[in-house]
Amino acid sequence: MGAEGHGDGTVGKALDVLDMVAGLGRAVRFSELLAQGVYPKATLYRFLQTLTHQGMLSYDPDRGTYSLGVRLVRLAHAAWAQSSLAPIARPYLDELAAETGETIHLAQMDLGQVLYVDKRNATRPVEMFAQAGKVGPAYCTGVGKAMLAYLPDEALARALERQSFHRHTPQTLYTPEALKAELAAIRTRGHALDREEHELGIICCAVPILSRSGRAIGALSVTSTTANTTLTALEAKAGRVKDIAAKIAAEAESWRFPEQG
Amino acid sequence: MGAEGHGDGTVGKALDVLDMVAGLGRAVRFSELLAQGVYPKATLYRFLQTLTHQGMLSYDPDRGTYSLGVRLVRLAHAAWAQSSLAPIARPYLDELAAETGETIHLAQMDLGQVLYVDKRNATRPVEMFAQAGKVGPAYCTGVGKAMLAYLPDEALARALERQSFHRHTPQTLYTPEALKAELAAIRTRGHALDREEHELGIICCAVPILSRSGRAIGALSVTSTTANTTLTALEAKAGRVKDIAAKIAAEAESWRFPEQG
DNA sequence: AGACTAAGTTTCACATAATGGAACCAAACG
DNA sequence: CGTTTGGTTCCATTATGTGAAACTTAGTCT
Repeated sequence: MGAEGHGDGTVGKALDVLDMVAGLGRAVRFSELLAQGVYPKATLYRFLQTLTHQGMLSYDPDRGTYSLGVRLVRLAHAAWAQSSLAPIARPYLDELAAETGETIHLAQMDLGQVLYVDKRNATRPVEMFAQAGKVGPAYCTGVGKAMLAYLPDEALARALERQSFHRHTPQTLYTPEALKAELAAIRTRGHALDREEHELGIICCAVPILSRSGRAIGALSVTSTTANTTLTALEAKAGRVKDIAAKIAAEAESWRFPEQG
Repeated sequence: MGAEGHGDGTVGKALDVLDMVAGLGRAVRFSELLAQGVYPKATLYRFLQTLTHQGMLSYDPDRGTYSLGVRLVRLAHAAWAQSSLAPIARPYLDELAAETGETIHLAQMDLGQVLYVDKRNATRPVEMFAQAGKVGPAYCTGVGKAMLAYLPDEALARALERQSFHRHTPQTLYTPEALKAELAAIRTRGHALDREEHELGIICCAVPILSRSGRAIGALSVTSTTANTTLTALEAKAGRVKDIAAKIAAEAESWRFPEQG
């Protein structure tokens, strides 16, 4: 994770500072940020002032540390409420969770990455990577592959370039070629499988949520562990998941321009 | 909710545009934003370009609309994970939720407003205002009052100025004086009650999470409805809630500077 | 077709706002 | 009581942002 957005103007730089704070993952001192050597003292200082004043950062005067601010959380809440899929899908996720008793994920794709938009925990919850609001890789997750498989050609090309292809587990498909073959298989099958490709012991069956024009606007998955079930058993639920994905798609489609309150 | 951050430089203005998009609460066209008359065409255009390029907005070329982007969500997720209380409190919220079967809220205070940081639904869930990530008023919610009551004097003064004092229900305390009296009562009692002051039928018992120095760093509440229980019954749980709040406080306190991964 | 309109994009002379080296201040240290 | 470390302010220089206006589509009407 090297040099960031650095490029367009003042705003880009300011956002870069936000990322630095986020990246350190805890309240940070001025000097720690300065030590990154990205911006000169005065410049960095001014950014921190502005961002704090704007509520994007919050400053703890007792400790002299900066952390991410609430305005960010408020904005993200709005983002969630507005990412058409999430509110529509909510009742369907509940339904699917109740029916299967497994972990359910709803994800969307952005810039070649997977964003987990909503989640239901299994009746017996399992610790795993995905959380609502978290961003993850596309090439080695069920939801990611399901969406990649239905991306238009040039969008797919761009997305593939952005994959880091780290070999998380022995099962990870870590070359563009292997992945492309898999995507073709997914298209004929209609659903994607994750055979412990991201985390050992975690398997899933994912289905794309397709717009009328055939673009993937999201994906839905049922996830479990090798300790609890088998891939074949999970795959048996694919039909049901597809039905629900279709319902969500239909509702999303008919929802183009909701009136404002 | 009037004119925003408008004031510090380019960054402030750009963030203002983000708020405009968030405020409309759906994917918006360029012209809609332009119609707000805040920025001239070319200026607005440039901001949208920059923000999109930075991943704070995402642009749908098919419809020509902008909506909030993933980078925002990623940042907000980091904000949540880093706002020390949330991750620490998680297991305790689970515990309290299982024990009481009622709705549990964890909130923090910011700029006189309450931010719901985490939540557990009641075994029989009830629709209500609060959601994790949502911001609400302080003067008429249990968690809000619990935190106000333990604010240092000048911080309280600043917070009070920021209250809108809308009379949501007949029980709402809608004057600073009434509220101050209530805060004194809360301090002697050690917990706050919400007697349907924000939403009719919704009652709650809230407890502040206090730092060693006595500042409120958050609040914890058990919420229910008049249909399900009485205020007295809820209040009976106050002791238990206080214990858990104390545990969270202790853990937060000992957690000052976690090493980075 | 061709004239008209609305929505979005690009240009460019101009002024404002960002820049960062250096000076300054305040604690903490020895 | 000099010195270092961490943070804040100044200010001349110049890069950056600004926004009216010109331009380009893409629709719509006759």
